[in-house]
Amino acid sequence: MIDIEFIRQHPDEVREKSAQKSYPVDVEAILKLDTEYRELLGTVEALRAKRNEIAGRMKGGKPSKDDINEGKQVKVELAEREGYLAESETALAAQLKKVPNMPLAEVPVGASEDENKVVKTVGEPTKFDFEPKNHAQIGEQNDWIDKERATKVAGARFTYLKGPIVLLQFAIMQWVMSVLTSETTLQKIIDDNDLKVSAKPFIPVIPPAIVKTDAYKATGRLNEEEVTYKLVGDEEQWLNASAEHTLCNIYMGETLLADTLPRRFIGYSTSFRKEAGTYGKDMEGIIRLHQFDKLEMESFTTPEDGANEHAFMIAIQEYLVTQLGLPYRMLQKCTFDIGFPNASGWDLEVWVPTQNKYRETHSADFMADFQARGLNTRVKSKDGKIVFANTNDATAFALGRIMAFIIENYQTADGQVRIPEVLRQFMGGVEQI
RNA sequence: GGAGGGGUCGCCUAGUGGCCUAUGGCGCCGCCUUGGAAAGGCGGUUUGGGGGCAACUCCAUCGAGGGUUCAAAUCCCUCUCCCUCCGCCA
Repeated sequence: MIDIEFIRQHPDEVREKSAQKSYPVDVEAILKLDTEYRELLGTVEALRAKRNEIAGRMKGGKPSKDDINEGKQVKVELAEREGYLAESETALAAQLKKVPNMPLAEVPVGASEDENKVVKTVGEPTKFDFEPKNHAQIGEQNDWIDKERATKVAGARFTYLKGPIVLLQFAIMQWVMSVLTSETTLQKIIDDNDLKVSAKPFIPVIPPAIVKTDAYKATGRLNEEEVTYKLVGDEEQWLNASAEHTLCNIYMGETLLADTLPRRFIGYSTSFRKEAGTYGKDMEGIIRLHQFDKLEMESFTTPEDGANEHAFMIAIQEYLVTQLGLPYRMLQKCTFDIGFPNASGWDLEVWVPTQNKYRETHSADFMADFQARGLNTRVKSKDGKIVFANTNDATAFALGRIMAFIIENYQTADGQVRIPEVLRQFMGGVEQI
């Protein structure tokens, strides 16, 4: 959520930047509601003061009939005004929720994803001296990916992953955990990228896979139509669509002491998505499924450290993809594409030989204090000042998707797959599957 | 699933309708005292919001939300979390 005070101070900026993000906002209507709300609040508070005064008069001694009658009158009037106040507050809150986060100044202005800025391209598209197969073909012929039987059992867009590909997934998970929990490795990434952040390690987390409605709504990520599965027969619980959705709200309603920050988590969760509106897209293989496993970074910082933390997460993503030896490019997303709660967003795309293009594998989202305001996650500094925290989240790996692209880039002429160097120690030294 | 007991301002705690603008202790901050400290003394110490240039002032806040009442930490209802016991269980 955005700060109403910010809208009062910068109405033009809010109007302009919201439009740039393709979430047009009626700023005048909000300010009018805000004025009305504060007027009503004044009335209600005056009545409450009167109620308190009358009750105060009756302390100790015997209540007088006049006082009781006056109190009754106030009670009736107060009930009526409080009703109006509640309506006004609801209306204002509903409008405020429609205001997106303001993009940082450096975010390119753009009206479609075509205007995302390619920051750099690293490595050459993988070359083969044979006709490469796509990961679905390789997966099927090696019996690593069984979609037909999964469809029979669970429905479309589910798979059985079997054999070496499962060991590969666990190897990636082990490797990522080893990187993110190592202060030495993190310090190296920080030094190599000239960043100004602490090297405090990430804490591995297995979060709940189910989220209550309140906690989900507070993240701003609940999307019933297109993404989030509701549990059958239960109005109040949803299936997690990303570890982020159960990590960003971990400190909901809490105030953290500044000297305990940053708090960094690397979460592992099976994630569930409806994928509505994607019919026909990416139907082959394991690029887009209703269920997939994901490693997700989440971090809570002070407002001062938020933007640096964002840069750090992007650097970690780049490190991970580089270590896997995959060709990639890095995008700074434009105002249209960064998403409603974002102040900034970067993507990393990996080369996919059989599609002859780069495909998104990573995104890094910086929310500034927007998400924390909705979650009421705050930071208390040494001098006692309390402000909203800054939050960052970023993909470590969507495991299905990265394995698909490892398979495609590392395939051999005889339909096998070489294992990237860094993963071998986590696969018992196996070099090829 | 069943039966009980709890949740009070960082921590512990008093508080069964008006004397609660919530008690006391610990911790923390400031001042006094001291060469400096300790001890002691005095004062302060939840959070959010409204009004005001400000001093200040008002409102809300005793797990959350409703209700009863002129008046609720206190009584009633719903929810939630924690603890103890029973049952079931990977």
